[in-house]
Parts: sequence; structure tokens; C-alpha cells
Amino acid sequence: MKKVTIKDIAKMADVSTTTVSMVINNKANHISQDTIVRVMKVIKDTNYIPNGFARSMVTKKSHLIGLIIPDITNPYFAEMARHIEMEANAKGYNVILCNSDDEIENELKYIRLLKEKNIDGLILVSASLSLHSEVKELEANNIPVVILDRVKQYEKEHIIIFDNRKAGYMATDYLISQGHEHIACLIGPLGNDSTQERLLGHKKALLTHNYRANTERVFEGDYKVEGGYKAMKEILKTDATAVFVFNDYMAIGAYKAIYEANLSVPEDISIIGIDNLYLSSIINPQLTTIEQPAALMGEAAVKMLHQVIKGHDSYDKKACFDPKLIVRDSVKLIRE
Amino acid sequence: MKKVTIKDIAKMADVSTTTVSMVINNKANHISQDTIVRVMKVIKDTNYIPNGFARSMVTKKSHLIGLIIPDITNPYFAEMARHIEMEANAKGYNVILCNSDDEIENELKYIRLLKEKNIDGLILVSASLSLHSEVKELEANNIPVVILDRVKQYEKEHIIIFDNRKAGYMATDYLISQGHEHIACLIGPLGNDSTQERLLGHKKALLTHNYRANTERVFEGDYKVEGGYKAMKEILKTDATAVFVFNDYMAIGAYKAIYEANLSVPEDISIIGIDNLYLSSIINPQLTTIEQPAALMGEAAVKMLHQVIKGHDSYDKKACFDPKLIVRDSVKLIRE
DNA sequence: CTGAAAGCGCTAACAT
DNA sequence: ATGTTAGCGCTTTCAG
Repeated sequence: MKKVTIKDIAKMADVSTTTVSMVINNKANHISQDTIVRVMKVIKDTNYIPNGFARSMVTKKSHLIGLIIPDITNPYFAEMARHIEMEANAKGYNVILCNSDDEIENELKYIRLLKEKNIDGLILVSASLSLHSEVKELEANNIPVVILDRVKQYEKEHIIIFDNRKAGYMATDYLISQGHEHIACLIGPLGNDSTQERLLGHKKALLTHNYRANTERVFEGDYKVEGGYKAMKEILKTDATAVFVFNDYMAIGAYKAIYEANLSVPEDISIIGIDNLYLSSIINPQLTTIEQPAALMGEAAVKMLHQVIKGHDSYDKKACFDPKLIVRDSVKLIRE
Repeated sequence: MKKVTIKDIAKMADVSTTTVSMVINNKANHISQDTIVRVMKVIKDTNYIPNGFARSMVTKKSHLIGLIIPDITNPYFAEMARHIEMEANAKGYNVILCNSDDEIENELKYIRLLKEKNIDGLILVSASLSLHSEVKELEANNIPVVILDRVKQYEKEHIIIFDNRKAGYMATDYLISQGHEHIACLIGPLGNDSTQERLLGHKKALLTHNYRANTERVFEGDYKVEGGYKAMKEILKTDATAVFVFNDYMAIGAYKAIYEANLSVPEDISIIGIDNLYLSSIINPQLTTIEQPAALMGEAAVKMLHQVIKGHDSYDKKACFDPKLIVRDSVKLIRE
């Protein structure tokens, strides 16, 4: 079946391609109603769909945006991606999904591919600051980038962040308010900015309450279930009565370690997480956590990107979302 | 910054665009090493990246494939999507992610958009048979489609399916083998083919063992946590000692209903699921389930699609994956 | 209100 | 071993 082109339509409707083009693109202000109807009919009849390549070639717009994200399998990112896709769609874009596994080589490879695909913009969820120059280059090539989550470069423009330090403070402060004195910390990879920020907040809370902020109680995880599980096994050997797990996904792993040891949350040990995954309210006991609004952040990223693509200039060039304490059942109140 | 084109490269390297084109596309068999090196250098120096539009316009290939999936937030689909993306990438494609929420209007809208984007092929995870004519039309337009999961149209080509009937049989058979006599069924939406097939398998197992296969014990869910939770509350009012939950995601919701009722799995009630999500081995107690290999199925879909795109013809035009019983801790052995 | 024609950046015959 | 050139299908001045 030969593909029908704008020329065919023009011929069949007995008009020029210009006219057809105009009615397709809703620029038919100066075209008679008669002609419009006639052209439309031919388009319907032939099932004509304009060729995006040809179109993009002249307009320089692909209506495609790239999304580089560590791993769609992680519920936090899945939630984010879902809302990014929805918002993008509402704004007329399709999104190209790229799982980087947080490997810089993958990110670089994807950036190259996406550039070749002429994406209109990129949303980057990455822990690698090293990408800085790549981002600069993209922007120089007129491909806007918004960096989402996991950045501390407050000075940069076009970023959507979360106040990780405040989140770290909040979680720790809450644990202390419930009477906990031996608080362990199940952190993410140390090289990660979010980890550093959350840790800073944690220490500040400790110090504020005149606790010692030593490093004996911090255990490194990987922001995944497996890492939470393993680190928790170690923590169980200590005298900690509560643990601040740096994300909910690891907390799920921590739960597993705990009930495998025949212990229970929060009776034997209290847990607080960060993220407020959907799952966090489903597991038993329901997880007390600090909400990080993945959905809103994803939407904000698309909105910002859209503004940049449109060439607007009257919008906030950075957004920072605030943490919120969600009290549920995984932290025990200890009386002194 | 003016975008550098193949012409610029040609001029700078003092060759024709053809030559440049050839070295870019590794078709430089007949080009002197000397020239190649010179051209390459210019390309590196200028950071030249070919314009995908122009290229695609003549080659008719976008190296983009569409993925229409109900909801990336569902761990089963996330797993599938992850592996689809990986395999696609290995084969040189990028994937456009579309969440349909299983709504046919969304699917239709996406199909239209994707057609306009000139995707090389489409992987469709959909429950709507009604899409049949759309698929036919895509294929007529030379855009291959492989339908993944949730189909019963064994007669169609280019499908990747799972033997849902066998899965239904297996789960029920196992429950019976453990001595359960009052088995409830927490099914998915009735309109769904997978649901129907699993139900058929379930009934067959019941009949085979001389049990009565009535409908009093079947409760409809939605394949999501929420539906599992709600339906389980109802099931708890019956005399069922075991429930066959039609997917693991609902089983997670069912668990919640159970411990909210202060009951426990498997002491008070046994649960078996389908899918074998990653989470299924993490929750407490670990879920006994029937494995459905989402990752493998996703990969198989990409491989098949690739074959069709390439115009090959010596490959299996349908693949059916087999269920596998994964025994863990959520089913109690009842002695008679 | 409508049409002619240039050109977007690239590939692939076809020449040489 | 390398160059010339004709499109690919569309949008967009510029004319009328």
C-alpha cells in the first residue's frame, strides 16, 4: 500500500499543497469553509497522516522528549515516569524512555542517541554531576534540559529538587521526639548528593538535640531492596532502637531482614523512611515516612521543560519541593 | 550556534557529501583510509551529529519503537518495560513509552501519534481485542505490531503469550494437593482474556479433582492492589481456607486485608498468586505463586519485532511461555 | 483566498 | 576511490 502524501491529498481535493498544509495545521484562517471541508473529507477518506519526519525537518520540532532515569523498575521512578509521561502527553509530547542504571556511560550513550533523534528537550534524573558539560553542550545545541531530583547544584538553572536536608532533619527529629536515643542510619551510596544532604540533615538534628553524631551508626545501602536488606542485618547486631532508612524501597528490604530475625516493627525496632511510595501504606506495619512528591516533581519538570522549549522566560527556573512527615505505624513511642 | 550539517563537514574535509555519508554509515569500503581519517577528524572536531529527520526521511527508518502498556507503575509492567527497553536498545532502537490505563481511547490516540512519529514497529500490551482493525491497518501501513500478553487469539501472528489456562490449573491443583477444599478465587476483570483463561484452568482443576466448580467462590478484582484488598475483605467473610489470587499485585492488597483483620497467612488463610513479582519474595510471608516470565516475554517481543522489521521470515511467529510453580510460604498444608 | 517554489539535511543511484 | 544530483514530504515565504 503506497503511503498517501500531502501531494495526493492536494490533487484529490483539487487544491495546492499549501492549502492542505494550512488546514492540517489549523492555520486555515484565510481559507474558505468550503475548501476546508473538502480537504478534510479527502483526509478522512484516505486515512492520511502527515509524515512527521518531513514536518519536523522544516519545523525543527520533533515533539519528542527524552527521559533518562536510573531504573523504571524502582517504584519511585516508575511513579515519576508515569506522571512525566502523562503531563508530556497533555502538552503534546511523546517520551522516549531510557534506563541508565545510574551508569554514566549509559547516560552518555543515550544522550548521543537522543540528540540524533532530535528531541525537543530532555529530562535527566541522574546522580552524575560529571554530566555537567554534556548538559551544557546540549543546551548550546538548543536542546533544553531539566535536571530532576538528586542534584545539589542550587546555582544551576532548570532544576527540580527536593529539600533532602530538611527531610533528613525531619525524620531524625521525629525519631528523637518519640524518645529514641540509639538511632541508626541506613543511607544510600555515599557518592550520591541526596545521600549527603540527607545525612547533613540527620546530623544537624542529632546535634540540635545534643546527641553525639558519630559515624558508627551509619550503614551504607544502595537505595534498593537488596541493599536495605543486607544493611539491616548488620544494624540488627547493634543496639539501635530505631533506624532512619534513606528511602522506602530499602525499608521494604529492611522489613524483610527484621522478620527473618523473628523481630517485629515497631516493637523491637522502629523504622522511618523517605519517599512515601504507594507500597509504604500497604506493607505491614504501614511505614512512617517522609513524603517526597515524585508525581508532582515529574509534572513540574515537564512544565518547566515546556516553558523553555517554547522560549518563554517568565517562569521559575528552579523549583524545590518540601518534605512532609507521614506518621503511620512503624515507629514506636518510647517513654523515658 | 549554527547546526553543522553534512555539507559543512564535506567542505571542511574537502570531499563530497557522499563520502561523508559513507564514512558515517560504515559503508566506507571503497574509501581510502586517508580520506576516512580526515573526515573522521572533522566530525570529531565539530561535534557533528547527523540529523535523524533527514536521515529517516530517506531511509524510512526511525529506529523508534512504540510501547503501549497499561501502567508502568504496576511492577509487572515495569519489569516488562525495563527488559523491552534494554533489548530494544541492544538492537538499536529507542522506545517511546505510552501508558494506556487499558482505555481504548488512549490506545487509539497513541497509535495515531506513533504513526505520525513514524515508528518502525509497535509492541502492544492491551486487553482490547477491539484494537484488531487498528492493528491490521498499522500492518497494512508497513508498521509491524507484536501483541504481548493478554491475548487469546492464538490464530493471529506476531503474538507473545503466556499459557494462562495452564497457570490457572497449576495454582488450583497445588492448593488442592495441599488439602484445601474451600478455595476462593480472586479474579481480574471479567472482560479480560487472561482472566477468562485462568478461570477456565481453575475450573478444570476443580472438576478433575471432583470438586464442585460453582461461582459462589469467585470474587472480581482489578489486577491492582486496591481491588485485591477490597475483594479479600469479602472473601474473609466466607469459609474459604485458601484463595487463588489471579496476580501477585492483588495478592499484596489481599495480604493487607488479612492482617487488618488480625488474621495471618498461611495460618488462617492460604494464598497463591500469579506472576512472581520481585516483591513476592520480599513480602512476609513470601508468596507462593505461579511464575510468568515478564522479562523474557518482553525480550521475546522485541526480538520478534526486530525480525519483522528486518523483513526476515524464518522465525517463530508466535511464542507461548509456560507457567512454573514457585513454592514459598503462603500456602498451608492441611491434613485430612 | 490560494498557489508556486524554495529548501530543510540526508542517502543512494548513477557517473566518472 | 570519489563526486553529482535527484528526491524524501512537508512548511513557508512570497506572489497573485
